[in-house]
Amino acid sequence: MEPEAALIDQWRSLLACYNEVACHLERALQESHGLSLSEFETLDRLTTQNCDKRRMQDLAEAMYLSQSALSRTVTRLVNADLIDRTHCVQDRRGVFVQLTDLGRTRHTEAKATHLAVLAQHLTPTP
Amino acid sequence: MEPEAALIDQWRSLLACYNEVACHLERALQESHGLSLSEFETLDRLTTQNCDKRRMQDLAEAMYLSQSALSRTVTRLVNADLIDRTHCVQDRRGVFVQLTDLGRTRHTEAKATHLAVLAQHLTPTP
DNA sequence: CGAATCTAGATGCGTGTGCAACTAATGTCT
DNA sequence: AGACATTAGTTGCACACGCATCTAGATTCG
Repeated sequence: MEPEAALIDQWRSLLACYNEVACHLERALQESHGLSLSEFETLDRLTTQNCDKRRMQDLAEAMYLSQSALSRTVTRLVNADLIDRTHCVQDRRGVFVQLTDLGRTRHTEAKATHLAVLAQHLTPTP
Repeated sequence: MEPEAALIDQWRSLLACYNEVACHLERALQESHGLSLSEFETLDRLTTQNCDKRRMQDLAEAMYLSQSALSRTVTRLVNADLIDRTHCVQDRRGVFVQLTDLGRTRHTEAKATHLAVLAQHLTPTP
């Protein structure tokens, strides 16, 4: 019976911690940069993946989003001129996604907010 | 520059861990008991709070849901006959929420699934 | 080669969410 | 008591999400 209680405690604190941080992140990013958390995370993934693989698949894998949600997130980012979406030549089903200059700038700005919120609301690990 | 990287690492793993567990929980609870995670969490809160305080406020406080989301979650649970919603007599704005017998049964069943998923997908703390 | 199968991504649909506005009841202050 | 402010909870609205489905392009195999 002991380990069950420990599990639940762990889950509860995970839940509390995640929601605290995610909620503040969402609001701060939206208010200061007009970005949702998913949109920011997408941009963020693109800054660290510089190779030219099929992006959508890779992104979906690296993120917590369903394929359809990612597809729509990308559409929003394209409409906001933050990323480009180009078809892959070898496999024309594939889609490349790439930051625009505007996207890179926006990401850099938002990154500061992101870090500030993390510093303020993420309790440091012992 | 060091602590920033640590913060981001911490956030990334929190994100990954939360989504892994939440996603599996959501699916398992829905499939086996017809409950969303929010609904289960609401029931769960009610089993541990046996006093007769104004429930909605207390629940909202104890949970990660907005007031409106909680209100609708409660409505769903009432419609499913899992909880009762009664007006408080002293303060007729207040609302009491209480498990029905069916609700208590359903919660007990679902709790087993909940624990199983946690045991399987929550990496134990060292 | 041509048909069946599979894969990458987009889209229709239903649903849960947060925000803001609303209703109803309580509290306050003169 | 009457006007104003505050509080508890609900509801209108827009939107992001997941699931299932669909389309288009690749692959496999007779």
